[in-house]
Amino acid sequence: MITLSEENYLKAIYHLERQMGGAVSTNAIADKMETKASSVTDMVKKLADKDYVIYKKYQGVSLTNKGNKTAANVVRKHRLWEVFLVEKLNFSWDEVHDVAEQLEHIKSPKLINELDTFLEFPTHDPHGDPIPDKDGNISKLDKISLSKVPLNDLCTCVGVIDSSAEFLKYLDKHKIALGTQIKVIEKESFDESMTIVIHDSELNISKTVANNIYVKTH
Amino acid sequence: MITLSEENYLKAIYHLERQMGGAVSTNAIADKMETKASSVTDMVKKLADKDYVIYKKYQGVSLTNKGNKTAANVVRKHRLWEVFLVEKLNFSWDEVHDVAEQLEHIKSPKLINELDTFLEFPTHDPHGDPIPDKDGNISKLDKISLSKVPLNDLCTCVGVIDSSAEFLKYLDKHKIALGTQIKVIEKESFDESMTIVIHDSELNISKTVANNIYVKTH
DNA sequence: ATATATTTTTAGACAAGTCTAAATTTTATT
DNA sequence: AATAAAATTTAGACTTGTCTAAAAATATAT
Ligand SMILES: [Mn+2]
Ligand SMILES: [Mn+2]
Ligand SMILES: [Mn+2]
Ligand SMILES: [Mn+2]
Repeated sequence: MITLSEENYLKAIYHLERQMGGAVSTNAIADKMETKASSVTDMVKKLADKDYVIYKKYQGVSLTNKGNKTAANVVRKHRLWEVFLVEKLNFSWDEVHDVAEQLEHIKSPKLINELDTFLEFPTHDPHGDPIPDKDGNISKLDKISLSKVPLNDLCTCVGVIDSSAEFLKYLDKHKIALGTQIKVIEKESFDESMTIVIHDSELNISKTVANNIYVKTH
Repeated sequence: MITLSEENYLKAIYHLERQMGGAVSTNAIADKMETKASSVTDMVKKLADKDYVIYKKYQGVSLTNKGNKTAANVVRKHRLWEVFLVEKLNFSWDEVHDVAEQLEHIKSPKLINELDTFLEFPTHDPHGDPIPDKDGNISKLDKISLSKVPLNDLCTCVGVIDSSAEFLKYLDKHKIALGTQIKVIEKESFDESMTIVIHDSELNISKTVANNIYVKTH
């Protein structure tokens, strides 16, 4: 039986593998998990013993098939619960993370199947992230960062990269949500800030904000 | 912060206090938790340090106000989740226990409040057990065991004592559910089995079965 | 009241998960 | 290629929760 801690490590490795590519370093895991490198080494050995990861001393780790499937299932649960919280329990998208972090560890295949059905098989979570299917496959939407969109092309917000409560509340304040239409009308070259049009009004956003918004162009 | 294990011990003590009355013995807790008496002693000391219980060596434990409220809240969460699973996710009453056992430990006041609202403030769980309110108060229904009902009095099934999957499936098989009307028409004195009428047909049930059904008389 | 049985506690051990500090290996720099 | 810096691992310790075996306290029976 897999422990809660092992699941959290697998999930971190899963996200890092996807983000970077290639083997994941001990320090990268330690950073993401907010723990110490020595703790990571210990855990990574256990995960290797249980065939969740391939680990070679000093060379980082990568998920096995088994590890990838297990991690994807935790992510699936996390995102399905987020949808539940927002759609059914009146949570806003900046309130769901900590609760989903707990709920993702509940063990019951029937529960997650029924939840999926109850929610009518959602494909994305409230932050625009895709929900892995039962086999761990995820749909890859061709989304790009708002900072890379050409001037005057109309695009639609389809996700966020930073999903911290602070950032999400900033977006709420400026009425930027999933599905919101955005057009970039000006870019400042000295600080890479930009002026965008949303809901027929202009807004100036920083490079950081633009970097953390995913859009789809039409 | 209270741990998962501490919550489980508090819940066990809560149920035992209610069942017996007076201080709860180390062995009684060990039995209910399926653990060893020495483990109970260790944990009970921790709970006393944290003011959840009063503990005097060799004299058993009793919950403090704080302990009672904390335990009742775990029970509240357990039962609300059970309602959710049955009402919204197509679980049957014999499938909910293990999942609720996990879900009861999720920490989020907003979650449980919203769940309560979503379920339209249920007062009883799928086994007929009352759901404590936010302050830990529970409604006391005047229910009695079916084995104590006089002959030929019509009564209604309002709960079960044993809520094991085996017993619940037995009840399902014989179409006994919460709300089912029952009339006892005969009692065998030698083994205390009885003949009851449900849905216009006769059924013979053992003393054990009768003992584990709660009914309300009219 | 004394002996016996039962219950409860203590002592010492172990696994999981984490940490600090030191040692080792790898990588980068001169 | 030698040295310095950074990353990683090891060694040893600590906490939580559990266990077994032995000791102590309480309850029961003669
Ligand atoms: Mn988690
Ligand atoms: Mn999300
Ligand atoms: Mn539990
Ligand atoms: Mn129940």
